[in-house]
Amino acid sequence: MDPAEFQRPLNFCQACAVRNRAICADLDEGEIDLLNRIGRRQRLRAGDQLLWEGDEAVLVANVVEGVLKLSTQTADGREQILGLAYPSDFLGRPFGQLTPYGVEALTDALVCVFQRSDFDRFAREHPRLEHKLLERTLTELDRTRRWMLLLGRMSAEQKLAAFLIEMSERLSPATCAAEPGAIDTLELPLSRQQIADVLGLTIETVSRQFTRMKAEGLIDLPSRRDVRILQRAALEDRAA
Amino acid sequence: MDPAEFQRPLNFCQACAVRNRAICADLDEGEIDLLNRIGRRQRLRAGDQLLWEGDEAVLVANVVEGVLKLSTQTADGREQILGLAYPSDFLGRPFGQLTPYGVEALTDALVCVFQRSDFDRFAREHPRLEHKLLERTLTELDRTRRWMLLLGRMSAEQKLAAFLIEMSERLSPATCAAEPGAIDTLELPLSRQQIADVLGLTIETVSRQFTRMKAEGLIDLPSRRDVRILQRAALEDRAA
DNA sequence: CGAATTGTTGATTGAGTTCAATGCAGGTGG
DNA sequence: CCACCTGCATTGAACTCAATCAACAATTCG
Repeated sequence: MDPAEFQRPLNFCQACAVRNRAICADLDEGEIDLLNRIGRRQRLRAGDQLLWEGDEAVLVANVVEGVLKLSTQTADGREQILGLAYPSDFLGRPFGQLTPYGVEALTDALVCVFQRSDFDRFAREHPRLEHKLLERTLTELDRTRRWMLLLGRMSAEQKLAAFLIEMSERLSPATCAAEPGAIDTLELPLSRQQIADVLGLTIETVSRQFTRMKAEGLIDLPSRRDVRILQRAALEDRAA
Repeated sequence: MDPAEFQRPLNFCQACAVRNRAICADLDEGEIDLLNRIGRRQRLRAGDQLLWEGDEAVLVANVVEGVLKLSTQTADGREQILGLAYPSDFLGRPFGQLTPYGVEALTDALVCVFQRSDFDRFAREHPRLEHKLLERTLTELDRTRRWMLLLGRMSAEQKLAAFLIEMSERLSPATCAAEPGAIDTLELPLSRQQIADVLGLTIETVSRQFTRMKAEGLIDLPSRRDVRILQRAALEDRAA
């Protein structure tokens, strides 16, 4: 890995792509400086593991670029992906002993990492940060609960349609936060197997649904990882 | 309803059954007094609705006694229960505009209700409360994510076994928090239909699984709402 | 007691899994 | 440059578990 990645510029927060959306958004200059001192940036390659399920929770992190997956194993070794993390999302378990799920980079990624002990202390001393983290956690809980509905009640077709819609929304110009502009051409950061693990399906079912949606003209599949949404409204209907 | 339920004793927090476990646990006397002033206790009958999905979020609450369900509807009208709330659990969506799910009492219940605006203000002025709420929300997020695994990957048998194990743990002497002592005789606060909605199954499948577990000697069913766990270890194996 | 609600049981169906074969792209080395 | 491998993805066929449809039993309630 390039050793330059580990150098610490005077204050990397200032140029941070997620500066206005992540939990550090409300901090003032002095606080940012302090936070900057206890954190470091780390670049991850697709496939790199950042946190291991069950490990002692020593790290927390903020996603700056890229997409990561949170996952856990079933007793029989299959994987269930618990969620995906996009830029400005928070990773890890503050104020807890154990990391409750594994975190792995799906694409090349850039994260802002803290020792949990440092972060916990900082958070307790800076209520504005803690408040942001609370808001984010509440939002994430809502999102996760809505996803339960998907897993518990939806058909394979509905699951994949919903997945594609969500992807197109969260993958849109990674930079912008405000406008929820969805894009129609997307490069999936997940393999078929990983999509299956997100949706609680098998790879074969995912593949068949892709094929069917393509045959029906809802989407086009220029290559394995590329999807073009041709009829968004119709796709949204299927996701109902 | 008994009007005595609405009287406000000088400080009902002092005698509160969940005083040491709920988010108010770390507050000092003065803070408790203030909180006491903005909240009120409300008794609910089984079946009463406390919050409606999609409504403006005007209330938040703490569960003191009883079991409530959080739920949402699918487009085609079926219900998915997103989670259950037990004593000391927190309900509602602080710092948010909309209530993201409905809340209904499954048993008679006692809750401690706040206007969201009052609560939000109080929370922002009292970081210790906000911290407790954050810890609780993080724990709830972890629990919810583990439940996703259940919905996404488990068979009907595994789902029901896991449900019974969890119930027996969370229903145990509602008073105690520390010791995780599970009980072997429980009165279910849910109908068959509601269990089905929690587990993402149909009522028939739930019924069949109950019958089978009874036939296999894992449990006994003295009545519709009563379950006696006869072989906990074996039941836990099924929940794997 | 009869009506209504809730739960159980049986028969059938079907969506999604499993097992198995084939296709396809990106390397690697002869 | 092409043959060959390897890992992912697609397609097909058989099977399975849970959903659905339907009848019936048990409780609850007026």
